[in-house]
Amino acid sequence: MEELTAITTNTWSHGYEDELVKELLDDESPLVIQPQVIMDSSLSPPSESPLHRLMSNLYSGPTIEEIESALLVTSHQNYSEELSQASRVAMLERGIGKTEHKYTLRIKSCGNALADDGYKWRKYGQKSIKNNTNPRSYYKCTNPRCGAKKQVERSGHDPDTLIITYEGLHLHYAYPFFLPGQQQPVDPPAKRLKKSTSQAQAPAQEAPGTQEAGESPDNTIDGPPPITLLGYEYGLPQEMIGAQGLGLLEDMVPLIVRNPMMIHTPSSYSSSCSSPPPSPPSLSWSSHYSYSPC
DNA sequence: CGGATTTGACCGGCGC
DNA sequence: GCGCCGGTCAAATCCG
Repeated sequence: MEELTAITTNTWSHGYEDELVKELLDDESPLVIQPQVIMDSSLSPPSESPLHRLMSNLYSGPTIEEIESALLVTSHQNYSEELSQASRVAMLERGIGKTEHKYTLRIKSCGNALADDGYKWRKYGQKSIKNNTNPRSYYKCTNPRCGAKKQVERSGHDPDTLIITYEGLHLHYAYPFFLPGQQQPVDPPAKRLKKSTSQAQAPAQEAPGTQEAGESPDNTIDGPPPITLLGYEYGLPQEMIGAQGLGLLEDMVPLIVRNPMMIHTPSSYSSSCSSPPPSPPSLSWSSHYSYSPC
């Protein structure tokens, strides 16, 4: 298993993306938490949500508050520079990093645990990075309509720590949930259809140094399965669960922002559907929860 | 044989 | 202007 020691986010050029990110980090959002937890969270006050407890139990890293704080720090230009600096330092010390328009995760992995985030990635490059003995691998989301990318490298200081930098959220697996009418009987998204075979194709190539580490972008199920599971667990309408893999973040976000209730109203049709994106890419706590302890 | 990965070349940004 | 560095491209290679 891995220990997610830190998650960070940072400014996106679009306000609505910030909103989305914050939503993803919202403990009320069932995005990545386990079903029963989600159920509970919907009934509990935010401050004492199960997610908070869960997080505190599982994480040694930053708290939700800290992450949200980081968001604020990085999102608002008018934020006190001094405070920003202080906060950044604090964040960095706790494993939270910042890079423009990117989200960085530091994952403590042990053994050959996997750090998959539930999405299908295609490796398109690998580079040796200065001051780091380990190469950095570059991945793109295999969904042709999705521009999400991520970089994976092993920390030079701590070989057990993987640094995964996401650039751009891709919620194409969640997209269908916003469009009740858009039913897609076929389980998987286009890419998945293609790769259904390679699905078992285990450990995708990772950077030489990082592969054993287990951060293998390809080796786990893609978005759909998680969605389906979550969907069922959440009691989502079958048709909603069936529809998968259509939209992209850029398609989704405006929708979300324009209609916040879609997310915040647990009882509402839309909300229950919007909430469970398979495994929020960049903010995928699920990658943590998914694996058994080592 | 098709798709995914590897790897060196290429390109742009940045600092000196 | 030049060199370094990081990110991307694309041909070669690998693999199921």
